[in-house]
Amino acid sequence: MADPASPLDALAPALEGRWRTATEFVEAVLKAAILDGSLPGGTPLRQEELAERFGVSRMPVREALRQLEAQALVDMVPHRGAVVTEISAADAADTYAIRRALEPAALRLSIPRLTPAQLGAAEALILAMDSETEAGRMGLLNRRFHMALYAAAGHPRLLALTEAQLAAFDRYLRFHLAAHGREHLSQQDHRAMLAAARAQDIPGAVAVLEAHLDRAAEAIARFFAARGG
Amino acid sequence: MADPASPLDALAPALEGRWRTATEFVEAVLKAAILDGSLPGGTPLRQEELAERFGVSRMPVREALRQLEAQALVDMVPHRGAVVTEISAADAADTYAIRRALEPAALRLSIPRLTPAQLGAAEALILAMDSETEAGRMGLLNRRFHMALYAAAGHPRLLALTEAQLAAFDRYLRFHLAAHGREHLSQQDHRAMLAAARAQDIPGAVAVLEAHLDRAAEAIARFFAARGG
DNA sequence: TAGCGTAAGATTGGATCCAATCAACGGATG
DNA sequence: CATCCGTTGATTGGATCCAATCTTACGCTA
Repeated sequence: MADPASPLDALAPALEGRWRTATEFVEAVLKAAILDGSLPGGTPLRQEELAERFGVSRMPVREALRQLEAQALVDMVPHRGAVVTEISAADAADTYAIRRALEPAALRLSIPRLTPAQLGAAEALILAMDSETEAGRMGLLNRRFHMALYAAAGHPRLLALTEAQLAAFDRYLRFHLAAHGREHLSQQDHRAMLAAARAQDIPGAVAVLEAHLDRAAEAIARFFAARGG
Repeated sequence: MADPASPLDALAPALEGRWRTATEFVEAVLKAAILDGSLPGGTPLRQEELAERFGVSRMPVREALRQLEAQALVDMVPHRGAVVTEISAADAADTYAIRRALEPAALRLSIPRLTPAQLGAAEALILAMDSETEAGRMGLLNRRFHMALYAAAGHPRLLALTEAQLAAFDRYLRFHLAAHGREHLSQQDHRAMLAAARAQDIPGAVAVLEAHLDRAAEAIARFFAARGG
């Protein structure tokens, strides 16, 4: 409570889930805070401060930071500590390149095996996004919609990687939503992808997805160009 | 020293490098042992046993295990411990699907920016592979050759992911080399990829790479089919 | 005899303490 | 006045200890 406006004040563990270990708890809260922008890039993460704030010792904090480092959400330097990874035009392009490689592959594998129930779940997520206004939850719904389309791909490692990259992109999606309206989230693309998946039209769905990703990447690039970053 | 033939006996930290922290040391040795097959899938990794063997306390071991879990090399279950990830036909196909998505993307980005020095380094690695006989070093050279071709891609996150997947594939490459001779490592493909890269022939290089990966995946699939796995 | 509940041991998760390293500051020296 | 160097405080890495949880084995009961 010393410094009045620490970014860590935003750490409100209002997440209702239950965790099996303190490490999982710390990791989940920190991850959510980084992805939704509460903890901006460059924020130093002192172990003792986090431990006090979470009501645990430094050890679960250390392990959580290691996990986040592996997800490229924090940078750790030995004996110097952890810092929230900076976002930049270059990093956005990097994340985009990975998504652009992984998601079409996942979609191709998934479409032939998607069940009506899974397609219905995807449609429900589109409808939920229509009436969602808050940026953080919008990112979550967007993530879940994409993953719903890939859910039948099998290949759990591929899906886990895809989900991680999708989550990383949320940090940019937030800017995207702030700059333009949430219209630009391209609900049309989402509906088109769903329709193509329903029709078992793999090339069509992949084409929409790639265009969807390209547009998102361009929007982020324009944002950084206008911002001088 | 109790049980005579523990798989952990293979942990010979003969790696000459220097590490800044004990955690890095433990992680590097364990990772090498898992990738080269010294620690087969399913091997339980007891923290205390590893700590004693490395001459450190349990804490660096715990952090190293977390890092390896993030790389999908060990599975951790709360209060139950860590186990070396099992290999299987399904997991091989999973890793292959990721490589098949990431590597063509990396190659496409890299070729236009490859320098003569980088191309020369790749060629040197091909020659080194011609005269290498030991399986472990062969895997390392193969990894370094592929990464040499992608080195100019920029996008450090994409490259890091690609390298991690390439390393994961080494666990299968080992079987591959044992079953067939090392001829089947397709040095022809390597030379063709290098030639195409030199000629700035992106579609040609990507086509060779994709066929190269497809053949490797088929070989692994055949191996597992013959083995009943 | 099969099944369930309980108790003991083993193993991991978490807390606390100590050591090593880094950054900042201040004084001496050219 | 700038630079180098030693000292001090802050912070992380590592070791040790305690608590929580899981597994296994044993005994009781139906």
